[in-house]
Amino acid sequence: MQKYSKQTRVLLAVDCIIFGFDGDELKILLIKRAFNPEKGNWSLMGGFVQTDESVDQAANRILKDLTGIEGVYLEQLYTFGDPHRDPTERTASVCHFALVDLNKYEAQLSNDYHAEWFPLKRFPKLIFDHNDMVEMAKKRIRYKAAFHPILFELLPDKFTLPQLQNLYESVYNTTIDKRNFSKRVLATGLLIKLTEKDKTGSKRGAFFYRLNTQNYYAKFQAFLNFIPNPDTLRY
Amino acid sequence: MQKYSKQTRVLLAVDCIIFGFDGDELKILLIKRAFNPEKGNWSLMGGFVQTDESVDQAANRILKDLTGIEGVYLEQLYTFGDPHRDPTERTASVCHFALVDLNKYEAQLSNDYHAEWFPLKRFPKLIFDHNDMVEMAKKRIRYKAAFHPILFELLPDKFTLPQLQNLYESVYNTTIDKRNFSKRVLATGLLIKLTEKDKTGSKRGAFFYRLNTQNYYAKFQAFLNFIPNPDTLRY
DNA sequence: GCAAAAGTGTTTTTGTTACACCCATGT
DNA sequence: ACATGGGTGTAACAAAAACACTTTTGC
Repeated sequence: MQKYSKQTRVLLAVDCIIFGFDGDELKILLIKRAFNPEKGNWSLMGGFVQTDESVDQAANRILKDLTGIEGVYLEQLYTFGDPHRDPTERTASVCHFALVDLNKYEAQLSNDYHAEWFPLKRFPKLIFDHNDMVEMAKKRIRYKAAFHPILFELLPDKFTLPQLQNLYESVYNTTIDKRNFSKRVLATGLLIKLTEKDKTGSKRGAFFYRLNTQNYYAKFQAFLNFIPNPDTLRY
Repeated sequence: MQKYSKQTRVLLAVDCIIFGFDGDELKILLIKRAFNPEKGNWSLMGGFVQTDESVDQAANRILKDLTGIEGVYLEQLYTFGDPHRDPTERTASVCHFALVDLNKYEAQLSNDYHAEWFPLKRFPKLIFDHNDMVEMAKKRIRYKAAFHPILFELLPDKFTLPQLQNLYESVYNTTIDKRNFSKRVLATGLLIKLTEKDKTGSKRGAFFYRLNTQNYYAKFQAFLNFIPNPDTLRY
């Protein structure tokens, strides 16, 4: 079959913003770019979409190749298409974000992949338009997490209510009444209380919970309330 | 500067789903494709991103070139990147959706551009993955319009509350109590009541309203409630 | 004078917020 | 025994839902 003649072909890239939570603040995973231009500068995880590979597959492959991470929450965010965003050659980038349990990967990342976690509140200048991408991803997470249970993806399988509350307080840079918070999250029916306690955070210990995966998938797309006064939130 | 060698270059397209409201139901604007493959078959408005043109600019240009429509609400939806979505040659499509006042363009469209409005509930089979695009756009609109005042973009500058309610009822395929509906929308502070009445819909006539553009832009990103029981909505 | 659509208010129910004390345990 | 963080209930308030009648006017 004949081709579309006289049209510009461009490079198609995928970039991924990987979010993690260390129990205290949100972090993003960055890597030192391995090739020119901007070799050695901090960058998001990125790569080119290969022949016979979908954008989706490319995002998962790049995540795996650059960090060893796979099977995590990954969502398409936005396509950045300024003609000069990469000075080398025209490249459109389909930006994604991922949410991972940071503790699960911490060791492997710095040893095997030379990737580093940086606090979302202070991280280096990134190559090209990657800072814009992070800004957009941050807004998207805050937007989506107000109504959908995506932040659980940042926690281990077993977690405590105080841990969960810390996470929400950190993402929204606010403090939440713990009585109201536990009522709200338990009312979603997404959590199962375990008999085991986490004794690392206090003498008394806090009960572990885990996700009810049935309900989690069933209600993922519903509008659940996770934060107070969501109507005052901007994105 | 050297290029990225050994990488696949692909065509970058933009497709636009254009939504309109005829007072009774949601419609989408389709066009008969002008070139091969699939020449003569129904298609979304689409075209290739040109050299030195951003994806954003391309979306606006394509809208203008194919329909004469400009200056309307246009939002990036999703990038479709299956390697075989266009059998001719690998093409990634950055899909957008637009919301327009259908009455403003109706005549010009069929006379000058041979585009046609089809009801969202029954429209022909489209080329490539365009049906998937429409499906996703439909979900996105329902999702977004539950909390943000985007549906006003589908109405003329002057509109009545019954017209507005028809629109919401049509988008959500439901019926809404008119007393609660008017309370909800007037409580947003987005509407200004005019002295003039629309006498076409009834003998008594219904008051026209127009948007308070100040408040519209200020509150566009806030979470406003436009529909009953949004928590039961899926997207 | 009646049919057809517009407009309006109140009560009930539900959900959200504010708020303070006791508990368990390691030291 | 005390310091530290974990856990819980209730009352006040705000928001949403349910609900029915009157108004206008062209025919």
